[in-house]
Amino acid sequence: MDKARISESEWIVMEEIWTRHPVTAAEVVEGLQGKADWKGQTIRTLLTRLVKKAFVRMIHKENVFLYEPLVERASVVEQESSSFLNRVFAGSCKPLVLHFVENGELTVEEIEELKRALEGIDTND
Amino acid sequence: MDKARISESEWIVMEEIWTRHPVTAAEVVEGLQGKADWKGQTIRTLLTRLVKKAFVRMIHKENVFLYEPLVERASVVEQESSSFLNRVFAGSCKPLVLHFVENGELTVEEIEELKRALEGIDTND
DNA sequence: CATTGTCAACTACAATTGTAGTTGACACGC
DNA sequence: GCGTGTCAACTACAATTGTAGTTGACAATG
Repeated sequence: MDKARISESEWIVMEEIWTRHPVTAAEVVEGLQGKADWKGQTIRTLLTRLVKKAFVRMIHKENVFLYEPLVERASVVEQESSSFLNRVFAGSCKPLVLHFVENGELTVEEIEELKRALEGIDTND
Repeated sequence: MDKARISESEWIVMEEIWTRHPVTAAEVVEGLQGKADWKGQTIRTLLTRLVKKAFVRMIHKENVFLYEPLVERASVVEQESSSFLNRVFAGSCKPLVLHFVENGELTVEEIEELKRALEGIDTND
């Protein structure tokens, strides 16, 4: 029954944890300089909430506390994406992709890559 | 300075307004039977909030109150999409599209359509 | 025209979110 | 061992969100 979501601010903190774990709170704070204009305490609060929501755990190693993700980024992205898809595109994937393809400022290389990806899809449905 | 967002529940109400406007509150309530398990008052509260946030207006016509969207669906989708993109895909469009292309259960026809869309992109960048 | 139903407007209230301040314990330097 | 800084834990508090209940005015009905 863990229905908790990662809020917008929490997400920014999660990114830091995903990319740099295991990290101390201080490292997260430092890593977010320039990315978010928050006081250290704010970031620590967000960390605590992420722990409470079980997206992150805190481990007491020697004399420091380290934060580590408890969920994989990919799995949360998956979940968020499908929630977004349902909310904004009413569960219909194609308009979403079309939207991003048309408005997404893709580079030529990215377009090529997408085409290749589309070629390669396993369409045994 | 209208920074207000459409919340998840409000979105469901907005969909009803976008597809059926102008509608009365009662019609929205009726239209949401089966889609959302809310009391009528809840839906009316959401309507009021959407009006307060200026996504919808209420017009007093003859003896009823009608609700009408004040924003186009496409423009809100645009905004929500780019916010989502920033949050979950760190502003990089390609991984998002790839994600949906790979996990999105597209039908063969949709894939073809996407390919055509990719062909047709104006890549004068 | 008194009754009753409907609905807009107002009120309610707990949970979540954004954004921190305060405190108390331990650690490090002198 | 005493001061000082750091940081986890706790507290704060307003805004937003989810989810309604209450009230008061107007409308249709008998």
